[in-house]
Amino acid sequence: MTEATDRISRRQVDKFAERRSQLATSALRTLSELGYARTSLREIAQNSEFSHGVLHYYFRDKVELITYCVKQYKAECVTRYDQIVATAESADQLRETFGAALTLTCDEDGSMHRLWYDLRNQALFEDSFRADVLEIDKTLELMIWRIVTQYAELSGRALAVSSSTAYGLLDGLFQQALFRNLAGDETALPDLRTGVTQTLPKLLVS
Amino acid sequence: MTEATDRISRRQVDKFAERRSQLATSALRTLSELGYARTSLREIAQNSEFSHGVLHYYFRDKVELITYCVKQYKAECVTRYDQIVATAESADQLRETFGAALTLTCDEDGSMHRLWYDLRNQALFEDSFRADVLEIDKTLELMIWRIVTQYAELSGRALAVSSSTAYGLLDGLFQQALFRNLAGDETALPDLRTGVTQTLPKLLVS
DNA sequence: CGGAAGTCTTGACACTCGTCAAGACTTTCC
DNA sequence: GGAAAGTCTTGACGAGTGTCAAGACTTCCG
Repeated sequence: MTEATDRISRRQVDKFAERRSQLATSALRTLSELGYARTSLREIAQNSEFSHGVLHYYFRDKVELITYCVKQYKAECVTRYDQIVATAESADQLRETFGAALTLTCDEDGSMHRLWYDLRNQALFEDSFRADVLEIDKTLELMIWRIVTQYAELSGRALAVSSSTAYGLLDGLFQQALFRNLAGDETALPDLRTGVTQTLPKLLVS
Repeated sequence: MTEATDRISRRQVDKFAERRSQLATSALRTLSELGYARTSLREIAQNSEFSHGVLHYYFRDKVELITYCVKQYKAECVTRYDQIVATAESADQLRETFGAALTLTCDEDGSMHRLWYDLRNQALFEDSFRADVLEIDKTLELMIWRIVTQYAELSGRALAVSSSTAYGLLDGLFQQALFRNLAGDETALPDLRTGVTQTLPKLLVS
């Protein structure tokens, strides 16, 4: 292969990947609005600037499209949660910042979060997504673990629970707040904040 | 009032209700195996001893069928969770019994539990189920609250968290265990047990 | 320019879905 | 027994689905 064709093919690959990502972003927007069960390929295409046929030009089938979306979503998740990890100098400050950030993203990015829970639930019934969902879930658990360990370190105390327990507890609070906030319960967000504030110290040994 | 509901109201109520319940049970079985997204009325009928047309004789439309199923499921939920409330005489005994029961139902009734989370998630996208789901969720929260208050009383200590926080925390642990257990993670159930055992005391004031 | 490769649209296909009407079968009751 | 009411099946409908092939349009490069 000559140098020229190599450059060309590389450029085409880049453009190809770029469009894939673009279509996945459109798909994510549609998915977060309608949910997995009610989102069709035509609906996704209609919310993009392309026709429905192009989806099969860039993705083999629906499963590959959704899987690609989930993986792209994961990257977005990581950045969002990583912003939560503040450069706190005291345990109390970290606790407050973390609680506030969780509450904020629960409110602002609610649609994306509910999509995540929707897809994680699909993995309970469909094998296709399970591996990717497990991987994302592990990433989120590690993210929580980083915050919790930092909190413990700043507190000068040891942790009393495992990584998975800490994640399960906090994720439960978050999911509950997400649901109730979407349902119009105005106490959901304050409850999330106080819940997180109360829970973090309980993860440490007394 | 539609023609269908008019016809329905003229029927012999008891037998009619009985068959409705029977069809709902079939539907619940199918739903718990396939999930909401992939369950069709024809599939439900095929897993019962009737044809698909009968569903529209007993239910106005799909939404009414699913709603009825959810409500029937709720009753099942209550009984299952109420069995968990042991006649414990000590805090430690209650804690152990509760953890063991949660672990057991997580393993044995996994399909039904994942259906519950599936439907609760649907309520995040579809208004139709939201009211019923909220009602069931409140029932579950109260059930957890009963156990937690009993635990606090037996411990002779006051509770440090609200009802919703306690429910959110424990539900998070349970949901995580359900997911990982279904995915084949053999540490899921032991982790759930130790997680519950560790968490309960932390709900009390120190 | 002109062919080639890449990109996108259009329209069709086979299928499944929820819904419902027509009628057959069963039970009830006089 | 027989009419009436209740119950269930069958078959069809229109709409929507994922998929894909044929071709039009665009970009690239000798």
